[in-house]
Amino acid sequence: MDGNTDNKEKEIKALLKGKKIRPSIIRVKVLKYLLDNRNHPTADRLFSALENDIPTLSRTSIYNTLKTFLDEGVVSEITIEDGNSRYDAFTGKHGHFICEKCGGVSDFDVKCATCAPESLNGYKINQEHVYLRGLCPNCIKSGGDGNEKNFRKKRCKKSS
Amino acid sequence: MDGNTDNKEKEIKALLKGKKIRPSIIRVKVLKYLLDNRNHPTADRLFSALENDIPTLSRTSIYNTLKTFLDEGVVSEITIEDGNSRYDAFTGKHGHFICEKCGGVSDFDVKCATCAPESLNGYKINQEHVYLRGLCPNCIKSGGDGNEKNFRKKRCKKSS
DNA sequence: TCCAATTTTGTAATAATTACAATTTTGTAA
DNA sequence: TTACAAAATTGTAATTATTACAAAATTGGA
Repeated sequence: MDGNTDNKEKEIKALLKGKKIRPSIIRVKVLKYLLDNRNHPTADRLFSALENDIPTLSRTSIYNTLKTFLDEGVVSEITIEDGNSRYDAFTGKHGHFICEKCGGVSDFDVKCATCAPESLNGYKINQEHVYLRGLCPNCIKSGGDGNEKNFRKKRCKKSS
Repeated sequence: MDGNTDNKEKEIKALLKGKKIRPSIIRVKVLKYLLDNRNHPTADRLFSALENDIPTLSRTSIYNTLKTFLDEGVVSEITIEDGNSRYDAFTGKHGHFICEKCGGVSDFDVKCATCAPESLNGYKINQEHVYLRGLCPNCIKSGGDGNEKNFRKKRCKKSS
């Protein structure tokens, strides 16, 4: 544990306290993972990533933590793929791309400040999500013609 | 069955044939429902809507039909809410708004032609989805202050 | 009519998420 | 420190949307 790590943990704790969330070990580690690894993990991936570090960890705790974070706006939920919610702790405006072949999700900068038109002015908008689906450069190279019709989400079997 | 209905069915059959999909009764009725009711139904809602009309209908057939339609681009899947895919047969560009209180989904016209930036030019984009979350005018009127923190998707218990 | 291909159906399996009660941990006041 | 209430964590069981699969029914063409 070097000084940098120490500093980062302090920042994370401060961030949580600012949102009136008690910075328990699990919460700090989940948020740290999300900030260190911008890979939009599912709940299960978070569990797998942290279970070595926190031997008594349960999946329910991951779900509880994420629910707390969602309620307080610490993270946002990415539903680009049905049946596999992913989580993102980065608050700057950005969109999400999913490759229909490899399933990888990446960020991109959206061109427009907002897509919401004036016609929605009776509404209160809390969140805006832009999702793109397609093929990433790697998968294009490795043979996809870009017209695969049979891509469907595959439920990700739990890894452990 | 008036002449209009007849005409519409003929159009739907032609549309399916154009996509090399045999226009079975179930397929025609599912697509007709989606075109007549722009309410972004879930698979289960489609089943409920059609089971009286097609007494032997099974949920699997709804899923099969939707998969066929998705593969051929007849419908698109809306994943604005995790765990409840919705389906849309309208192909014109539009976004989807979900009310965090009543769960209703509605269309809106997106302001921008595309949100994808030039930085994605090594990618092949097949679909673009814009999702907004918030409160609809009705729910604002009926008391929401617009800051409800505890909205979470509720799995929709099957209706029958 | 007959047959092969396609569609439909019912049942069982899968897997993400939630409900809930029991246990553990934490913060604080005495 | 000790005691206690509140909060957090855990494990198990339940829920539910979706998929897998094989059997049955239907369809279209020879």
